[in-house]
Amino acid sequence: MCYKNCYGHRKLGLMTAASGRTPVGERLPTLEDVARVAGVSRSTVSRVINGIRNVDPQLHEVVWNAVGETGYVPNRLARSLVTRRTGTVALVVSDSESHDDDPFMGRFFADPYFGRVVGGLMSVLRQSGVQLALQIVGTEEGRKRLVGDLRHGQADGVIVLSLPAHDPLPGMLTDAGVPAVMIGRPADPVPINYVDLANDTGASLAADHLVTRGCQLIGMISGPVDVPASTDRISGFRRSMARHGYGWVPLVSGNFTRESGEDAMRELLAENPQIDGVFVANDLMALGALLALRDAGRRIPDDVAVVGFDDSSAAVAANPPLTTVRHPLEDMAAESARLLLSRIEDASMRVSSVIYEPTLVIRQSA
Amino acid sequence: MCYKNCYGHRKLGLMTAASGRTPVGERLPTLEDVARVAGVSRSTVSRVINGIRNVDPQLHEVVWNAVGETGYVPNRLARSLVTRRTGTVALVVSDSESHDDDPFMGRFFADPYFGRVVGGLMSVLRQSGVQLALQIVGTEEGRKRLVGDLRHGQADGVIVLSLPAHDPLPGMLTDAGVPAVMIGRPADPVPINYVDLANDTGASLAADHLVTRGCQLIGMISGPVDVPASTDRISGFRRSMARHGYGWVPLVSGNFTRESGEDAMRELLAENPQIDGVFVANDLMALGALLALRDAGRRIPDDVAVVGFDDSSAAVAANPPLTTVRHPLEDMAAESARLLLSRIEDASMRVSSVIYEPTLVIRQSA
DNA sequence: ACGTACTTGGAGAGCGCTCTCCAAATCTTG
DNA sequence: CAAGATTTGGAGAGCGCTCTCCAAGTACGT
Repeated sequence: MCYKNCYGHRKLGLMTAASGRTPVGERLPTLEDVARVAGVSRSTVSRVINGIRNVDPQLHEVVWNAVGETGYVPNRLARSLVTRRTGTVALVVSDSESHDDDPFMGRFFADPYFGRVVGGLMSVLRQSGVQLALQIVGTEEGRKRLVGDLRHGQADGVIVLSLPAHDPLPGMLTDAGVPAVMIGRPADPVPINYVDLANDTGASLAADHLVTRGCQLIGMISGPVDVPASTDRISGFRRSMARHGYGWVPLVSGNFTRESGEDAMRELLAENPQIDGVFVANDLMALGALLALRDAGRRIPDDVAVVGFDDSSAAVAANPPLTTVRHPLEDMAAESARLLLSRIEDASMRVSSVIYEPTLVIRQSA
Repeated sequence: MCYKNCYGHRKLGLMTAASGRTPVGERLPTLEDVARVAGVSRSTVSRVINGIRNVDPQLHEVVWNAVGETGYVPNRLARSLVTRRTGTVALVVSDSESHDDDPFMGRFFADPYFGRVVGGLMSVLRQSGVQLALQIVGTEEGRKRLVGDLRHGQADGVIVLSLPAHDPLPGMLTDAGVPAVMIGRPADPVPINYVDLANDTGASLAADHLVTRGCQLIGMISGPVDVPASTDRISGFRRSMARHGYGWVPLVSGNFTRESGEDAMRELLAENPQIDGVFVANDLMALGALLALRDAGRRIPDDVAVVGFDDSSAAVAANPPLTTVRHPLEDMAAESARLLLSRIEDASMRVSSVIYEPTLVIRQSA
């Protein structure tokens, strides 16, 4: 830690005395001020600002001039208090897995998954001038406060991401009547909007490819066994393999990190030395698997073929580039945002879901 | 696009009639309601809720019971309106480079840089119960609105990230007196708090290592030539190389993406076939460089040694693992958050900066 | 000319909360 | 036990905005 003694350690010529939020005595102009300058009433100014007709074009102009003159900016907080609209959508991520020094969250945010989702979300939200507020909930207490705030209109709606197995949050949100969209289906049946990938189909694609390639002993490295996205990939893979006559598939599960993929691959290799094909449930773990395989002296794809999942940027950068199942996460996130926005607009919309179809991207690892 | 016809395509048994934000007629309990139930005045309830002394312990209990009974949750919006505190910090990123279909932002969010920063920020903010609101500004108009909202207390402070060369935003923020901290120093001298890495020192480390290794012709792949983080790395590298007797360093610049690194490496290779060492200004570009070098049949590090920058997760996953300059981005982001929080607490704090020292992480690429 | 219908601007009541006053109640102390 | 010092609770004035009402003004038909 160096900060203690470096504060102010690089001096800047222009430094001025520290000033508070608002220089003393300098109050920001309010509607009232604009009204006074324009010589009309507060209501009229409000009408003009919000573009409501029924205002004499002349006054219209007078008001806008007054706005320019005073440098008036509407106070969103005050406005939200009465309109019950904040122009904010909350992105909720859960961290029940996290422990003291915050290891889980660090991992989560650094994962390309998070960035892709945020990117997709923002591509839609920014066009509507909606901002995204990041919320992390872990405890029961946290969930309660979140839902309470949400009911009060702290945010107009919420995108829910990456929940642990049987999180009560989706249910709480629907009960509270808060517009919400989940990315990835809820683990328990709950009447909530969601956008998901046909994970099972994706896994099938991988299975088909590996089998067609002529692999004889095919294993799988899965994610945690209690989250839907992961279980769907497992069941989809198993089902497809079974159809191809592979009644049994060696499986080791990791936690979606590169390290866990490496460990899992070693384990798989130790137990099944003959293995010549492996489906890894995400690219990050596949990267780890590649490392472990190389360590073990296996050539890819000649000795062992590897298929990943996600088609994240890691897939292209891998050596060899990963054959992987494309997960159109940005599109899905964008779609969730659109869905949420329309749900906010029209509260009577019925619960809906959107399922995206994955595709196989063939590169060199299989 | 499949969503048009898949809405509601998976039916859920429990679907209920869509309900608005608040079921009709069901108003959320307010302070007033709690006061009525407790048989005291609104002020007293407010005092109890906010833990102000001067309240009879008996009443204290009565009030809390009433809170429990009514299920009261304070309305943050209303509270913020009067306290001028929102419990929100804005994370501002700029996208002036972005064009129509949003390519820049997509890149930016998917970059591990963004995730690491968010992770570091949240690790501190969540402990104070502060939420992070993502804001993208591009246009002059956008900047004005942002600063306006900020002055109104839309957020208590702002973390500024990744600005293009001569963005006027830092100046606008200081002028407005909004508590702000930049991650990475401002391009123009502005009295604003910031947390930065000694980029020049980092580049020196890379230069020393490459020289010590015995490389004869050493090139550099830099980032855009107009952002401070990038120029500092260039000048630091050049300076150090000069001291070692290398008066001239072939340089090609990219834009911090893997693709651009690949292109830059090809260019460098074409112009300097003898090249046997290269410093790449970030790991993502280094990944691309590795690809290009492998394509050209060069062995790493035997034929060409490569040093990256950032020590992002990509560095470990690369083949061979990258020797790179460690950029403690999470720590820096966490520190910015702390700095901002204390600045918010104490408006009279003087402008300060914190510079972190990078270290060299030696792996196998050099 | 008058009455009716429509347009337009203003007054004012909140949204839910905090916080400053002030009065009442309680406690000191000579 | 009176007079002052101290606690404690309530009334009420906002924070800055929206939006419903209502009155005044304008246009039209008979």
